[in-house]
Amino acid sequence: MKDRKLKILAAVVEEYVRTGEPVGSKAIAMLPDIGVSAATVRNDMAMLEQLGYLEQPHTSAGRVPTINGYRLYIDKLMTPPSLSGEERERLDDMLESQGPMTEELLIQNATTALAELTQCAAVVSDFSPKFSIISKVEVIPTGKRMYVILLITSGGSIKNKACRLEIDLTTEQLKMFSKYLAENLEGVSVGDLSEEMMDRITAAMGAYMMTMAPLVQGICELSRDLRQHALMFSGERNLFSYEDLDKMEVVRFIEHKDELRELLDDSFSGIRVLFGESDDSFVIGNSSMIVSKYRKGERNVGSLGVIGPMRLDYAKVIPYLEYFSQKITDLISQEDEDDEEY
Amino acid sequence: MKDRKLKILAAVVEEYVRTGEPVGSKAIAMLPDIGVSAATVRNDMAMLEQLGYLEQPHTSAGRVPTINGYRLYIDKLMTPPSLSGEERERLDDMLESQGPMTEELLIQNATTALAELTQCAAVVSDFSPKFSIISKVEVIPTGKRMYVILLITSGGSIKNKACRLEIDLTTEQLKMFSKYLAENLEGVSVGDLSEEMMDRITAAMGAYMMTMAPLVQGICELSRDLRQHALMFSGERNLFSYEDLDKMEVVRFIEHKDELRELLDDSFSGIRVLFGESDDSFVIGNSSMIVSKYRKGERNVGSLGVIGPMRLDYAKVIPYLEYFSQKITDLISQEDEDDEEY
DNA sequence: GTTAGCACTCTATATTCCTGAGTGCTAATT
DNA sequence: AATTAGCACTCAGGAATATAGAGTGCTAAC
Repeated sequence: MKDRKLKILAAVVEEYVRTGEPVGSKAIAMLPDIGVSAATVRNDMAMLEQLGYLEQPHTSAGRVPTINGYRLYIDKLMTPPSLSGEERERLDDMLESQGPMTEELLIQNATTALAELTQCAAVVSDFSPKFSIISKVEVIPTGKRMYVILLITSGGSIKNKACRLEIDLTTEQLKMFSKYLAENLEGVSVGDLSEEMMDRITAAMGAYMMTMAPLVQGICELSRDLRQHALMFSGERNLFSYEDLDKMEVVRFIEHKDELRELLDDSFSGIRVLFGESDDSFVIGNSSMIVSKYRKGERNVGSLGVIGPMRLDYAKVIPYLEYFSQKITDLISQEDEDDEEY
Repeated sequence: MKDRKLKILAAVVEEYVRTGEPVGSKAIAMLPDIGVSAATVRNDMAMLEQLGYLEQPHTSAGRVPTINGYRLYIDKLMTPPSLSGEERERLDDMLESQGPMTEELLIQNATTALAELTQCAAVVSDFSPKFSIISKVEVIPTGKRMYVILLITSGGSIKNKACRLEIDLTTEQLKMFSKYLAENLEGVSVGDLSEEMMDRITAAMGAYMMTMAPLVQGICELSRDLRQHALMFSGERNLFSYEDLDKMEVVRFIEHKDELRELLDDSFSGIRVLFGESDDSFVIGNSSMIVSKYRKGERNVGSLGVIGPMRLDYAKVIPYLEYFSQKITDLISQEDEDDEEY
């Protein structure tokens, strides 16, 4: 396609993103680096409309990009600015928090920062805990027949759960059980904790099987929690300030976390942009979602996404998203190496 | 004031709550237990308007209750149904959850249930942890120079925090420190954990002061977390379905948690109803908030509230709120006694 | 291939008109 | 004195109409 037409398409997208109004031939012709008359622009626009990249809300209005128009713009036309040094520093600052940094915290910070930066909602589906390693299991008596199970992973997450037993354990029994757990679970990947493993542990309890059952059950639940993809949101409220998003649809969408999780958990790598209404399960009209993966070593372990109006400054947002994904990848992969070295 | 006028006021409130439309004299006259003509109702309504209990959106519209109208209705006129046995059972079911019940969980369940039942937002400001007792403090080594502090209260909450030290502790040191903590902190009320107490602990460390500092610091932070009023929300989304609430105001209000906390944390006992706009700090127009306290023993330890449109079925909602507050009071006070007995 | 000119289209806004629900008042009734 | 029927009056809100202006497509000239 002719170069000028593409330039005009890009200009329409950018102008529409900027103003929110359908953009007319005159506005485009006046832009500095177009250099042709409004009439010429009009001809090109008519052509672009035929090709399905633009559309008119009504006959006598300006043009608005179609989903295909946005897609072409994002894939081929836009020129995302590369982040300056200062900007990287600013972003790095936003990721940091005081105290020891766990993976969970890191990811939480990233979503908050993304939501803040883009004035959109940010979402993350994290299943990295599944690939972390159990570094410590403890059973701690806390009261009559009450015990707390403590489970710590290489990623730095600490989970606990209270259990009530039928009878109190002797110090002896507790020590044995702890030792057994330590030997059998520490060093094991969370993803490898299976039902059968638990069954084996239960079986190994022998005569104490019934007594210990709630504890084993508790460990089961903790590990299930860890294996489950955590879905975290930030900045949902930002979505309510966009006039062109339907509030009810937004609310409904945020509620159906399962659908969202499915959307995020595919095997696609790199940046992907979904548009509301085009895709079955992403149902907020006039909205779009940009998704990027982060990895742990070579493996995809989570998705980071930004949800906003379709009328979004993709050229600005995408670099942020890329930077954060890369940063998370670097940090959690590095943590991994630390652990191996340890 | 004449009995019939009050009856008419109540009818107007109920009819307006039901329909959302300003209610006219005819609609009231047609109600079964009124038994006077529309003209009479009109006269009474004019009187009620003069007294400030009703108002007209415009000359030729029906009447709408004013804030004073609602207030009078709530204080004197409405007849809240007492909950049936089945209903109590149903509510009790909603409060329960599997696994050991902590105070936190109980309160969380109550807000969720309230939001669900009333189709409003429910909020709770809980400072009961402040009055619970530390039942266990543990320091657990989890890796090179990494330690986890575990803090368990009589209320059943379990808090933990990871700390990194400058150097590793010997088993000896760890044991000593643990013992010291157990002796000095276990049995102490969370509210009594003061800065000076922490200073004393730090001082007692003697030569190890510097080494242990992060751990003491960590305990400090954990106890600060416990002392802080926790604010929990549920069902915010429900507010978005009410046409007469301004979405932006709702979002802004939900964000300013501090204001909300202040509103909830007064010393008032019993049920209180606030109206948007009348009160400075509760700023959602056309909305109201019903607040009730729950106690631990004789002491107020939290507020449970429902936020909804001013046009709310108070007679239905208030009994729910009362029931839950009482139930929470019963349960957490009882836990307390259990502990003392233990 | 590009551009100026022009008739045409169509939304958004303002203006007017109309209807009907609801009122307040007065006079009659109980 | 309280209640009620009757009636003129008010006013929001919807329908109908007029107006303005932004933007288009097309044609003819460059």
